[in-house]
Amino acid sequence: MTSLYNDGSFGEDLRPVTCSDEDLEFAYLFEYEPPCSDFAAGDQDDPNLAPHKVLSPESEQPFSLEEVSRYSIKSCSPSFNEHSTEVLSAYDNQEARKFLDSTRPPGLAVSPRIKITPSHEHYNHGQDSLQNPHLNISPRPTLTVPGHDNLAYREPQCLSPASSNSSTSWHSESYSPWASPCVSPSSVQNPGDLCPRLQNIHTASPRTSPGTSPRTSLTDDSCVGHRSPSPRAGSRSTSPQGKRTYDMYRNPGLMPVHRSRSPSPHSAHEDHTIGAHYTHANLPDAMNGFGSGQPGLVPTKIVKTSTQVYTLCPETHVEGNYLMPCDQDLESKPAVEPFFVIPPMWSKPLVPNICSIPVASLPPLEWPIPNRTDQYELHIEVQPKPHHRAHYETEGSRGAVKAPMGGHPVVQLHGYRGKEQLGLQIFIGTADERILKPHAFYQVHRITGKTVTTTSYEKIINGTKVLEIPLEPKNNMKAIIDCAGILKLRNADIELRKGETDVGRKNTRVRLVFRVHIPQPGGQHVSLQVASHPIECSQRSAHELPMVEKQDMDSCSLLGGQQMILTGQNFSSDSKVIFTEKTQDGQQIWEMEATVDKDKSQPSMLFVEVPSYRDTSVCRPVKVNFYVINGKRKRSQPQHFTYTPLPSPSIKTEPIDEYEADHMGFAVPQILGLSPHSYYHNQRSILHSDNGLISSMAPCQRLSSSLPSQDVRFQQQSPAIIYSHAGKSLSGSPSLYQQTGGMMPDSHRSVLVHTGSPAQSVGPISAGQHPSIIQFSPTNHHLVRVGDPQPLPAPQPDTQQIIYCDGYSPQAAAAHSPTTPQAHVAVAQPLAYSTVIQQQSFVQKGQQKSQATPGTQQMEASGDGQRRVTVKEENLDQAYLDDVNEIIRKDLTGVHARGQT
DNA sequence: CTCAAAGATCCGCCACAAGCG
DNA sequence: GACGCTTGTGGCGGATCTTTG
Repeated sequence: MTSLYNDGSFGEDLRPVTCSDEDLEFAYLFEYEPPCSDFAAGDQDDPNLAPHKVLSPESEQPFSLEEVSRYSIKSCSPSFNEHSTEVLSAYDNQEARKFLDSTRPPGLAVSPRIKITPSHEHYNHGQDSLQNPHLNISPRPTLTVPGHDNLAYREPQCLSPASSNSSTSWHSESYSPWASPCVSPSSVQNPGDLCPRLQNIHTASPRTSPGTSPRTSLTDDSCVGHRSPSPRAGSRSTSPQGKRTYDMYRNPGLMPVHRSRSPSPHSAHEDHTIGAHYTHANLPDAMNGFGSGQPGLVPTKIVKTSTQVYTLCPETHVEGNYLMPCDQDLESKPAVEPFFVIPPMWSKPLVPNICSIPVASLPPLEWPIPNRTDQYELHIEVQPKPHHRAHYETEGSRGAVKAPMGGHPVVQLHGYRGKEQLGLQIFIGTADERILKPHAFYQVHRITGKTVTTTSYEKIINGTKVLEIPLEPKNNMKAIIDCAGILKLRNADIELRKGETDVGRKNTRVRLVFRVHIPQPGGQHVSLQVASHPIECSQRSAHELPMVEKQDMDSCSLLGGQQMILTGQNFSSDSKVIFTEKTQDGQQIWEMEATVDKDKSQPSMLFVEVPSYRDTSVCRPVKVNFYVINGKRKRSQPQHFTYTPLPSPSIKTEPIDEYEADHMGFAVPQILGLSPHSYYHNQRSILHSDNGLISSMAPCQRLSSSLPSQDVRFQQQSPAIIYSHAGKSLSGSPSLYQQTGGMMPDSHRSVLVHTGSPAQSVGPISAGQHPSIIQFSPTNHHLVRVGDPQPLPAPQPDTQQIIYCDGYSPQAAAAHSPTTPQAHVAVAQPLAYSTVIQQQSFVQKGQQKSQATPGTQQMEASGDGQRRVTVKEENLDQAYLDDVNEIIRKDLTGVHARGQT
C-alpha cells in the first residue's frame, strides 16, 4: 500500500491517501473544503454565480461529452494558481526534489511527503485520451526530470480568466477525507470488461462518503446483476450511499448506481454537498454549468489514470503549467516520481449556508465553546442512545442516531428571539476525557429518506464533515436530529494521516456535537456548543459490553448499605458490580464486589447494594469507581461514586480539595441539564474553563458577547465566575482542575488545562495580568502556550468576553497542528503566569523527582515569575505522556532557570 | 507462532414506498 | 382510483473474514 499525503502547509487538509500499488500509478489527490460555486456551475438565482463555461482549450467551446470522456484525469482544482497550488514530489527522490526546487514556479511548494509506487497501466481510456491531440493544450516546451521522466506537473490554465480556475479535462471524482482515501485511478480498469453501459458511467469514488455523494445513475439494469452474486442482487440495496461490496471498491466499475424511485426529500441539495460526482453524461454539463445549476458540483480529486509520461512545464508558472503527456516510454523509466497537485482552500461553501457567517469567522471545531451565555443556551433536550453501530462505507447506512426511548435526539436553542433561522451544526466529536474535538475515526453521516423529517446540508469544515440543519423560530428553535448517522472510517486509513496521533483501535466512543452561531448586531456572533453523552459505536460492544447509563445515586456514607439502581444495557444475571479505588498514580488499592439483587435485576436495570468503604474512619469524601462486568473483559466504563464521611463534630475542615471542587463542578452540569452521573459533564466544565482561557486571549477579536457577571446562572456556568468562587488565586487552588480529573475514569487519560495568574484577582481576567494558556492540542497532543505579552484591554466589570483569535483561518484551525496557524497567538512569554496541567492515567513516573506526592509532579516557584506546574499522572499512555512531559520539561526548565536567577 | 479481540466486510432479512399493470 | 405485485431503498442483525496486539 502506498500512502500519500498532501503537505502540511495545507494544514487541515492532511489527507492520507492509500492506494493499492496495483491501482495507483499516478494520481492527483486532494480534497478541498469547499465549494467552489464558481466552478463549472452556477447559481440560478444569483447572476453572479452564473455557470462558468469551461471551454475546451482547443476549440474554445464548451466541453462535449465526447471530449470530456477522452480525459482521464478525474477532477481538477478550480483554483490552481499561485496562491494555491503545490507540487508534491516523491519523498525519497532528492534528485527530483532538487530539480523541482530549481525549476518550480514561484509559489509552488514541493513537499517531501509523498511516496508512491511506480505507475501501472490502468485506464486505457485515459491513456488514449491523453494521447489525444485535443489534449495537447499547450505546446510549450516540456521539461523532464532526469531519471524521472514521467514526473509531471500540470496546472490547468486553458480557461479564460473568468473561469480560469476551472479545469480542462477532468473527470470529476470525489475524494472524501472520511472516506477511505483509497484512490483507484483504475476506476475502470478495463472498460471493456464491464457492462458496456457502465463504460459511460463515471462512478462515484470507490470510497466516497455515502452521505456526500450524489448518486450515480445507471443506465441499464442489466449491469446490476453483474456485480452482485447475491440471489437478491437486484433487490439488495445498491445505494451508493452505502452498500458497496469490497469488490466494488476493488473495481469501481462495479459500483452500483442510483435509481431511486424515492429521491431524498433533500435531493435538491444533494449536489450542493461535498463530494459531488458526475457521470460521464453529466460531467460536461457540470463542467460547463449547463443544466445543473448546482454550485456544489465540485470535483474533489484528481486522478490521473494513465501511465502516460508527463513533463513539467515550469516556464508557464502560474498561468499555465500543464501536465503534458510525452512520448517517453514509461517502462524504460521505472522510477516514476509523480507529483501531486494540491488544491487551495476554498472558502465558499458547497451548500447553501444556513449559517450565514463565513466559516473563516467561526471558531475551529476543536475549540471549546460554552453551551450557554446569559442570553442563550443550547441544550440537548433528548440525548442519543448510548449505543449506535456506526456503518462503514462498505455497508449500507445504519440509520440515524436514535434516542433511548425511541425517536431521535432533540436540540433546542433557548433564549433566541430573532426572526431568522439559524444553522445548527452537527459533527462527531471525541468522547474521551480530552478536550472535545472532531473525531478522527468517525464522521457524521447525513441520513436522508422517508423517515427523515429534518432538512440537512453537509459541509466540510477543516476536514470534518458537518451537518447543518435549520433552527427555526417557528419550531421554537428546536431541531429533531433524525438525519445524523455515524460513519466509521477505517483505522488504517486515518492512522496513516500525517499528524494523526490517535489510534482507532478501541477508540469507538463518540459524541454528537452541536453548534450554533448566533449573529449579533455589528457583525459579531455568539457561538454555542453542546455535546451529547458518549455513544459507543462498535458492533460488538452493543451486544456484549454492559453500559451504565444512569445511576440513581452517586454518593452515600462510608458505611454503604444503600441500594443503588443502575440503568443501562446488557446487564445479565451474571453481571457483577465492582467498586474500586485507585491512587493518583493509577494503582488499584481497593476492590470490592457489590451485592447485586439478581431477583430484581433486569437486562436494563441492576439493583446494587453499595458496599461499605474499606476504611470507615476517614474523614473526608472518598471518590471511587465502579463498573459492571459481565464476564471476561466485558466490563462497562467506570462510573463514579463518592463515599461521604460520617457526620462527626470531630471532622475537621480540610482545605479546598477535590471534593469541594467536585461539588463545585457538579453544580455546573446540573445547571446545564446534564446528568450528574456522567463523567463527561465534568469535561464540559473543563471546556468552560478553557473558555475562560479563550477569554484571555489577546490580541484577539472580540466576537461576542456581553455577559453580566451578576447573572447567577452564568456564574455557575461561566468559568470566569467559577474561578471567582474558587476564591483567590486560581493556580493556588488547583481544585477546579483536580475535580475534573478526579472524576475521570481510570482507564482514561487526560490532560487538563488551567491557566491563570496566581496574582489574579477573582472574576474576569484583569488587564495587565498576562494570563497564559497552555492549550492542549486536540490533535497532536502538544501544548501550545498562548500568552499575552500585551496587557489585555480591561474588560468591563460586568462583561465576559468570548474571544476568538484574531486572524484565525480555516487553514489554521484545520491544520490540527498546534505549530501552525495559531502561532500568531503563541506569542511572547508572559511576564508572569501560572500553569497547572493535570494529567490522569499516566504511566510514566519519576521524571520529576521533586514530587510532592507519588505520581504527582509539582513545581513551584514564587516571586515575579510566579509559576506553578502541577501534573498528576495516572496511567496515561506513553505516547501521550511523552508529549506532555516534553512540554512540562521545558516548562520546568524555564522555571528552574528563573529560580536560579 | 498462536490466540483472542477488534476491525472490516459481507450476507440476508424486513419494512416501506414508489412504479406499474 | 384502488389494488396487488414488483422493485428499490434504508435499516438493520448477525456472521465471517481479516488484522492486530
